[in-house]
Amino acid sequence: MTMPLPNNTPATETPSSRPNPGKRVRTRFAPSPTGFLHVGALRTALFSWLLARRYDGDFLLRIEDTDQNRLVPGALEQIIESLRVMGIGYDEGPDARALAALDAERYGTVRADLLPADGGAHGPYFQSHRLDRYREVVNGLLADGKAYFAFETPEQLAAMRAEADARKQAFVYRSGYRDLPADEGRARAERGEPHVVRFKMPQEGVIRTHDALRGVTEWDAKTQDDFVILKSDGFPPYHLAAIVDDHDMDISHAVRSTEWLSSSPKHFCLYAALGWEPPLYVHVANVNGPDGKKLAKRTGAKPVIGRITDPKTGDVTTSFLDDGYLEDALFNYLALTGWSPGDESEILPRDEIVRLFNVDGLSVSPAVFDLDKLTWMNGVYIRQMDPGELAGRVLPFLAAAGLVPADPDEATRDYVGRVLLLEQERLKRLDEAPELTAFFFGDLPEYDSRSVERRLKREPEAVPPFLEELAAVLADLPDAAWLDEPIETRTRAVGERHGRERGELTHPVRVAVTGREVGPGLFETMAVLGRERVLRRLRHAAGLARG
RNA sequence: GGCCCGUUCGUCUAGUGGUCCAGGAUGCCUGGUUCUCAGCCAGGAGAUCAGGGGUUCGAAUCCCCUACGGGCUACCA
Repeated sequence: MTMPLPNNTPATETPSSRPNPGKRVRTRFAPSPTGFLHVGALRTALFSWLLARRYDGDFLLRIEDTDQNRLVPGALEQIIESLRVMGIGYDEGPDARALAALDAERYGTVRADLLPADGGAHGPYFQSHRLDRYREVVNGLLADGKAYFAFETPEQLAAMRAEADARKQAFVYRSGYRDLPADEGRARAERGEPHVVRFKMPQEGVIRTHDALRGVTEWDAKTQDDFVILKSDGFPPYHLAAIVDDHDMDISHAVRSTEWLSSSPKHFCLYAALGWEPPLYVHVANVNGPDGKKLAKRTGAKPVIGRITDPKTGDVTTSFLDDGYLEDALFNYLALTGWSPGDESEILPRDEIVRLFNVDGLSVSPAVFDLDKLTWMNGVYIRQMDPGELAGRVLPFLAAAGLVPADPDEATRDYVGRVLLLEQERLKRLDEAPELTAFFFGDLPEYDSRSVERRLKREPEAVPPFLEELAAVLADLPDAAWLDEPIETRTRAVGERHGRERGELTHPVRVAVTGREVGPGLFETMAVLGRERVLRRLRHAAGLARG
């Protein structure tokens, strides 16, 4: 038999991305709270969201919690907050009421301010709250003779698989229960015999599926087996629940990762059996680690927020935010890996990405997560940032390093702002700020011994008097003139008297004042540092130079 | 093993039969700007478009085969 193609399949049968004409674009992200969200899944969510935004449609968040055994407390909140932090807001999804009905011990708690009061008209958005609906659908299939009760135990199935394996044959489930009279199966089930419900897949012919990026794919029905649509615990598995929900929630485009490609025959057959029109599937390629393999913890499967502790090894994976990456940069970078606007632009603000996004630009082959490029892009975003805003973002990092108090006063904030004006173009990640700006704080900087050796001690006769005279001259500079230009003029004048110019002039002063050889413009630095610090450091360095 | 998907500079990608001895970005190298670093500017190296067969006057672009990579092969998602 040949499965009908969805009506939205273009007549030419070529891959197409065009949204179904006349149909409101509704996309969804449907994670399962069995683990923490990392950038791989986040990117899938991003593409889905982008598609909805691009066509002024709706983006929904649905929680696929049909596997009650694998729930991870806390995962739900991390997922919801990751999306929020990234600005991937949902139009329909979990709300406060739904959350209240969840078992906090198994799901963890979610901050109430993260959730809307009313999740939307197509709820509930937790699959665990839709069991009645799934049973209704399964019963319909049963009544139509399109599904049947099966009574193999997991052990029996394992044995069947092992046997096929031993014969080096592919295991395709072919049940003896498929042809069991329906009422007999029902009777046994109602008697309480443990059972599952399986869907009758076609056993011969070709099953055709469609994907927006790849077009039509044909599958030999002989390779397909009758999959479970209702587990013995009364929950449906993904294959049933997702299909029912996508239909009930009026999803127009099902954006999901390629690992679902091979199960799409199941989904298409289910839709056909139910007489429903499938959404346009968009199977997006994965993001891999530098080794070309699936993103793993050590290869960059980082969360956006939250800290993931491996329960076995105790290894901690820090988040992109903790590592000093900006949401906007991550957003931009993620959008550009696996999708291209078609031209050569790279730095694209959110609204531009939304405006340009289309399914045609999505690539079919997996990408490798390039941390170097993200870091570069992060630097670009930092440089573009409003300095005041930058200061606000950097403050927590400085506080964590003990450079400023956790709750800094106005003067401190102002000072940090001026410091950042000088360091902004050198920052690639926010977490580099403490290292880069440490010398701006405290009475004396940490003096780098190599630099002291090279720039101060090498001339124990010449450097101390130079530094001391400079301190004396700068001490006389009126407060109002404590600015980079007057400082530079005086410094050069003193330097001239000591036969110093260019590097000979600035290097010792820089080491004296900052403890190191690299940094922002010397005179701007001195201006920000303030007279008191500069003088103290110059005199201290003179002492160091003498040995 | 079986089935399916994929394969353009190290990496992200542009490219949909001629304008491609393949363009951009990142990373790397060199030079310039300069008090150092960063930034910025300029330049360079880097892809026989996985390999092989076709089709065509002409192929990175279409077809076939092979190789390699990935996914799936659960009462997980």
